[in-house]
Amino acid sequence: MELEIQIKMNHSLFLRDPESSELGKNIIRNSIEMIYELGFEDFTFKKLANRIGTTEASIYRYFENKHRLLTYIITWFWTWLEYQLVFHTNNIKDPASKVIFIIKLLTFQAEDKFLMAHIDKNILYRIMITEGNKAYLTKHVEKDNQARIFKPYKDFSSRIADIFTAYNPKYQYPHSLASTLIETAYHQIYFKDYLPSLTDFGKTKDLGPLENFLNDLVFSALKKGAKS
Amino acid sequence: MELEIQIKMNHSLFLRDPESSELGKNIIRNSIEMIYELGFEDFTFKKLANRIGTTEASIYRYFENKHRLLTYIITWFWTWLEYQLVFHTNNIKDPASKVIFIIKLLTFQAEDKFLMAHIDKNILYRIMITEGNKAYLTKHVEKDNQARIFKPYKDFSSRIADIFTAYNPKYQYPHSLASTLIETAYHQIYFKDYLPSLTDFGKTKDLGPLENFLNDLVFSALKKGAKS
DNA sequence: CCAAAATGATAGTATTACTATTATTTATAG
DNA sequence: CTATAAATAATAGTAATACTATCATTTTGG
Repeated sequence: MELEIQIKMNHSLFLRDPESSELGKNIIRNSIEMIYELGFEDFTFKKLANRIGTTEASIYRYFENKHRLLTYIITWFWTWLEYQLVFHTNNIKDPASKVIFIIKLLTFQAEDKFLMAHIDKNILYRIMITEGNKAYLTKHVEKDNQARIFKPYKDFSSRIADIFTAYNPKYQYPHSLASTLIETAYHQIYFKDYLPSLTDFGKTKDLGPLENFLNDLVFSALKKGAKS
Repeated sequence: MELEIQIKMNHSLFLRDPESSELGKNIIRNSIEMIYELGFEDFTFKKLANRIGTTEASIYRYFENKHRLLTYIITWFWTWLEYQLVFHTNNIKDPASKVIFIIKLLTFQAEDKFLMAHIDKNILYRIMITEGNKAYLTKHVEKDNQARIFKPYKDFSSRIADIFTAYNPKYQYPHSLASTLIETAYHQIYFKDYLPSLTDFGKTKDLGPLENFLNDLVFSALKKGAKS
């Protein structure tokens, strides 16, 4: 059974809600594909407009600029991650099992219970890996943060931190460990694929070693905290 | 005693060596300041040319485009990090002490033995934190990698991995742990400053807790590997 | 079916990211 | 010290980007 969901997005991310029209959904679907194909730097509203048979002006009615659109996409993914986390760990009691699931989720090996007809999550996941950091590595982080744009990331990260705390209430850095785990998962996949000598995984498709590495990293950190 | 050094840069990073002229050094010094002030996205060769009283065309004789210039700067920093690492750990025998030094180095708390008259390393360090990832998060990573542009990063990371292996020869993921440590240090500082709820450090200037977190993370990972 | 909203068509601007050409200045070799 | 080469400055120009504005046409929802 799969659930059709609609993720509620922060209104300061868009000018007109892209979920509210066919054109809007086209913008999202095709921008995901084009950002994946061209990379964020070479992606433009003009190219997107040509592809979906509309005009730049029409796209600008939905999004202020291409960075906002990227942030919309990335934020959507963060929110989806949190949904997945909540849904899948709801019936798990053991915090350790929850942690193991989180790592499956971050390495995109968790079963997806949610449908979004116009979004290809595999491609979205690749965008997350390559472009995710660009959502917040800007001169306007603080302004964006005040507009609560990064709330989904913080919520997701904070839920992970809570699970770490449940596992070991004495561990001192649950929030930092959570954000480190998220960032590390994506970075290590990127490195594995493009700069493999920065990892111990070779250029293999198998995500097992990465999963292992992350499990070791997190559990050893959490256990050490327990002893001290 | 401080050593005046000249870092040898990969020739595919530039068209004309910026170290070879006053204008070149001006380009480097001022681009570092401007990227820090404006952020990489808003930084342009035109603005830089105006600032140093030259023309765009002259800057284009040194660098193909602004991304190459960023990569030059980031690469310089990676190389400098490796110099520092080698120099400072040369007379240390104990791998554990070396690891502790690495974390000091990554959190910019190590004493700097090397001088570079035209480079402000404090500002450079801030660029590293905010813009560092952008050097390789592009569609042309693979091409750049083939041109050996990321060699300094790999060398630095690999040296750290070797120290991890010296500490515990049985640890399975020294390279991934090394790149994770580097990336995590910068990310956590960024989060501390701009998205503090993603960390456990508050918005404090004190880097002690971060250092602690990183020490815990690395040593617990390395120790766990030893037992299993 | 009518009014309002959304979109399309078109045009236009400032800036960016370059390339090209020629004049002038600076460095260097004989 | 001068001739020559190399580097830089001055200027101009192009294609693309990142927008904004206007008005006609289509769609939609009460």
